[in-house]
Amino acid sequence: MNIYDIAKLSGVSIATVSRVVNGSPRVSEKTKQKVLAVIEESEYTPNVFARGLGLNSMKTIGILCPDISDQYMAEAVSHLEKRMHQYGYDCILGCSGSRQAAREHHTRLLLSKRIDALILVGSLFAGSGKDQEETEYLREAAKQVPVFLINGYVEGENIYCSYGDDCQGAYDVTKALIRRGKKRILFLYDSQTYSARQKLIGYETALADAGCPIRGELKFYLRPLGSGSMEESCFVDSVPGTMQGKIHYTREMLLAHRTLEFDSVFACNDSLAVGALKYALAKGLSVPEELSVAGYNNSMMAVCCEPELTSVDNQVKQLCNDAIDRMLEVLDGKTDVEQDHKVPCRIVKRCTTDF
Amino acid sequence: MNIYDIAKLSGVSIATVSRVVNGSPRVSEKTKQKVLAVIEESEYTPNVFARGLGLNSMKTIGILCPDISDQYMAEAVSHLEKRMHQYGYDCILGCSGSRQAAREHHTRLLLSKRIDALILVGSLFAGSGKDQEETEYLREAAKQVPVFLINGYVEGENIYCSYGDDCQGAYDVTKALIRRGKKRILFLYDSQTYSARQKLIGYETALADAGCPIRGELKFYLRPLGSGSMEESCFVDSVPGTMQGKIHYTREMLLAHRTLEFDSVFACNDSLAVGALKYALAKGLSVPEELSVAGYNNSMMAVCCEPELTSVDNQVKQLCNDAIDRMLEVLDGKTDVEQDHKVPCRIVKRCTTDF
DNA sequence: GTGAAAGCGCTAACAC
DNA sequence: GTGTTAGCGCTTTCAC
Repeated sequence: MNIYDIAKLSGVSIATVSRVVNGSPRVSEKTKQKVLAVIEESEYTPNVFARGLGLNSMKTIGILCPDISDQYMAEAVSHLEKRMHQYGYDCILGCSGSRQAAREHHTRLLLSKRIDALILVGSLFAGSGKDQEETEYLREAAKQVPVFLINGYVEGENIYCSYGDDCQGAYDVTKALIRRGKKRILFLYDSQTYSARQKLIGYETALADAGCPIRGELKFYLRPLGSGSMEESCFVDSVPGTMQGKIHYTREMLLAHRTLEFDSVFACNDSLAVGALKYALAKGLSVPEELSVAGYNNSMMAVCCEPELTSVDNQVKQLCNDAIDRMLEVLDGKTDVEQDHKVPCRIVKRCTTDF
Repeated sequence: MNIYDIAKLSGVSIATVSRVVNGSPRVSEKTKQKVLAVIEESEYTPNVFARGLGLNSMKTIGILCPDISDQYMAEAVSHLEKRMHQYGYDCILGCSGSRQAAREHHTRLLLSKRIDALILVGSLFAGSGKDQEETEYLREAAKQVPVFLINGYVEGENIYCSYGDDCQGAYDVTKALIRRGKKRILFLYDSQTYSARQKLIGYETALADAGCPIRGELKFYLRPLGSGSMEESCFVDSVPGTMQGKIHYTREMLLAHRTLEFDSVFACNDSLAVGALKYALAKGLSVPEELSVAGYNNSMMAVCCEPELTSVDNQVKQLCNDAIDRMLEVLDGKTDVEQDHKVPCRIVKRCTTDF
């Protein structure tokens, strides 16, 4: 069943059928009804490939993330898909893992599918910050379609960024811990993404502002599980139980560093924070009295654990909305769309801290 | 840059370029190299729409799930995407929510994108079991493309199912609880999916086999949060903190039923189980002595909570692999591909039970 | 081994 | 308001 069949059956030309299908006003009500009836009864569906060929667009956007099984990204993608669907767009999903080469490869592949825009979820896409070169592929991609970053910042034409103010979030938490008399705040992280760097800056600034020393040994980097190379900077290759493993791994690593002293933990994500909680349990430390813990992302984990976890919510949903709003403008041909968009974080206080 | 440009630049016809691009053997090594060089240097990418139009396929598969922000489905989708990508397929993701109408709508839309196959993740797609009518749209869809169900069972031509043996999983857990002297095992569920029904059957069978009475009041249905209608049979519309809310909601509902007596809980998913754990904490019940708890899905939540949760792992990854293996066969034109595939579950014992 | 040409099914510019 | 027709960029027969 193609447009010719419908035209024949309705006794009109293909142009008229096309007009009806696309809701053009230049069709008489009568012919419209007739054509619609034929379409209905013959269950005709326009061929999207042919349409795509003509319009050079299939109304699809590409969504790329390192790992959809990560709670944070899943939530973002969930939200993005739902809203894009409302606007009649379909989403091609790519999970690129954490390696630079794979990111570039996936990006190229998505572009070759002639997507109308590209959304990148996760701070990882903004590079490790060591090298401008790392994000060159994004500027390259942006020459073809508008690129939107969720929770990351990259400068470039046709690149639009939405990110939480993780620096401020980390600052506020650290400040609060200091105010409650904490002297040795452990900064716990497992990746060197844009977001992690912002958190570190916030942490260090808060210490400096309070006149506290910044101690190198309190910046505790947990090499991701199962990662041989530096490239592998996240827990993304879903080895069975990886996420589960991460929690216990964190506990074990903290236990292993017997000489390391700290009275509180600021963790860059909730699984690290839960790991710290498990550590406290193993050591018999009371939380929050002997060990205060704060996490990041305000995920489900924050309420699963016991005591429940204070966590910074970086408002993914709003980041997604901001990105989409601007995307619609860009796709609509608007110029002067704001490229850079920062959203304040929100600290969700629970029982693992006493501030 | 299109195939004509490349042809001109290489001094050959478009047919030859096409052959080179598609790796046809009927090209001399010399011309091949020449064309390849031109393609490389001009950064030519074949237009997928035109190709799709000719071949009536763009090598994409549709993946539909009720909610990608659900850990279980996210893991499935993650795995599906990774493997399909290896085989050169792209994935269009749809999140349909839990309403029947939305499921049908999303399915139709995906089909209209001329996907090569459709994968449905989640037991919800197998219907509530009340009505054959509910799954009619799947049989309809299967007339166009092969349909694959992950964790659900629907009969029909061109429909292929992979599902865990949730009946056996529930049976085993219940049996183990009985063996440890538990007399009143609460069956906690929040949806009436295929999977939930299987679990209920397993639960009841185990009781019957042990000569224990099946008590209606111990089958505890938790109406999903924010759901007005029966249609809304899952926690899928991501209201802020829905998943988080589910845990506390479970605790509150259990606390509210003051007269209900039970010494153990078998929960149909981990968040319900964690809710039961929170209930035990609120009541001052020791786990597992005074209250044994077992969950389902062996998610990250199972190790976040304290004590850590015994949970049934229904092996999503294997379900996905089985589905993909068969999909590749079907797409390859093979006939007599096994339609029905059941995978045994695995009980992961942790601290919330003493068996 | 290579080229010419006929589709694939649609959109849109142009004529009436 | 409706029809005619020229692309869109590719694959694939069919000649040579």
